[in-house]
Amino acid sequence: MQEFVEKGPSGARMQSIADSAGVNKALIHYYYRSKSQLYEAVLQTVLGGVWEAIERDVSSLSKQDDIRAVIRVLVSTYIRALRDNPGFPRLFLRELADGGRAIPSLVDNLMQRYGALAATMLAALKQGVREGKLRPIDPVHIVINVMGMCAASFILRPIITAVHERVLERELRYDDKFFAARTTAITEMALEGIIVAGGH
Amino acid sequence: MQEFVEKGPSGARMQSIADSAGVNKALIHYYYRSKSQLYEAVLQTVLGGVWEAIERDVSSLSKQDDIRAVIRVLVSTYIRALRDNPGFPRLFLRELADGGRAIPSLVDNLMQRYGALAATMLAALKQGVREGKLRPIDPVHIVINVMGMCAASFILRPIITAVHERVLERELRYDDKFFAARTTAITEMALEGIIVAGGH
DNA sequence: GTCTATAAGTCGATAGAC
DNA sequence: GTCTATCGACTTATAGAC
Repeated sequence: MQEFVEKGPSGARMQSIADSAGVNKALIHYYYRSKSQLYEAVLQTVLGGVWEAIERDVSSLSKQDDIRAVIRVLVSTYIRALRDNPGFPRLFLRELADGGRAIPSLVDNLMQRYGALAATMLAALKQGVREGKLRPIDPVHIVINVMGMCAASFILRPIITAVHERVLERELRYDDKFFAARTTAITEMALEGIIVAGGH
Repeated sequence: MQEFVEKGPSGARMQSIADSAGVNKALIHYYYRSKSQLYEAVLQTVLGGVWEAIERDVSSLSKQDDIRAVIRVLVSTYIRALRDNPGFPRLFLRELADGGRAIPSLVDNLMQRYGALAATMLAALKQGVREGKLRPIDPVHIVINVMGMCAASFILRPIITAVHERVLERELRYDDKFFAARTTAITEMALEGIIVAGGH
């Protein structure tokens, strides 16, 4: 996993993987047949970890929850899932850069499980807008914005740390405190952007 | 550029580049010496395009502008710069996935030009919080959130289109209208998240 | 400057001994 | 199942003719 995370599918070397694992190349081929199949196995393992983390948290949501509860759970779930699977962001980043061919089936999988929940949320959003409690913002943009803010915490890490060091002249530690602050900051910005002031 | 965008530095093939260019490999080596130097040249060209687009817009900002104007300009600038340089997102994504070694020097360059402006903005934010006009949110999170929302428009494209198709059952067009809507949605969410309601 | 041909090296994969 | 040794395909890079 480490080799694929750092070098990518085409940059990774079977010899390097074998060395790290303390075996030789032939043994890896004996078990995985080819490099691409080994990569698939790595991808499935990491994806499974993230998936499990999301499942555990999101399953606590129900159709009765209001938009506040939903956003709160989604943000904290996403941040925690990425934090607990450190290989995932870079692996997924490369998949996106490679064209994102793995995405459609992933989304299908997600929709199968949470499609009904998503439809309910969508209806609730529209209802909220009609009643003047929510801002008339296209739900598509809510999704993109929330995912973007969450993903940025990990994807933009090199930029964030570099800027932080130069502007504030101290190191930024990627610890639990930072992630808790990110979760709060994202949740608040999302909620303030969605809910009309005073419409609690 | 196209080859490096699609396959990455290690996946790109000199033969494929030569074929697309209508010349042979030897000629490319004659001009660029090696594949990595060709890649550097590509990176510099694309980066230069983005840089120029940002310079042009951001230079219109002055220290007198309030937070609303600043956010508005930054968001529209960033969205436009990425839209007008379609190769950049995937190229930059790979750089981030590869560890982001090019980032620090980039940030240094940015700070040299806009460090003073950034410091002024930072002071204005703190002042706004003291006066109760702005929410007490750490400026670091404002930056991460805004960059994340902007970048998401491009980076998460495969996810966005897949979700859009399945939930709304129609295609999402990546046209000027979409980018205009993204700019508005990001600006509004950012401003509502920063500015205390009624504190216009 | 631009080409053909090939050198030099790398890497995934496998044959075959144990 | 696990190893050593090696094959064979592919790729960057260059030598050398024009």
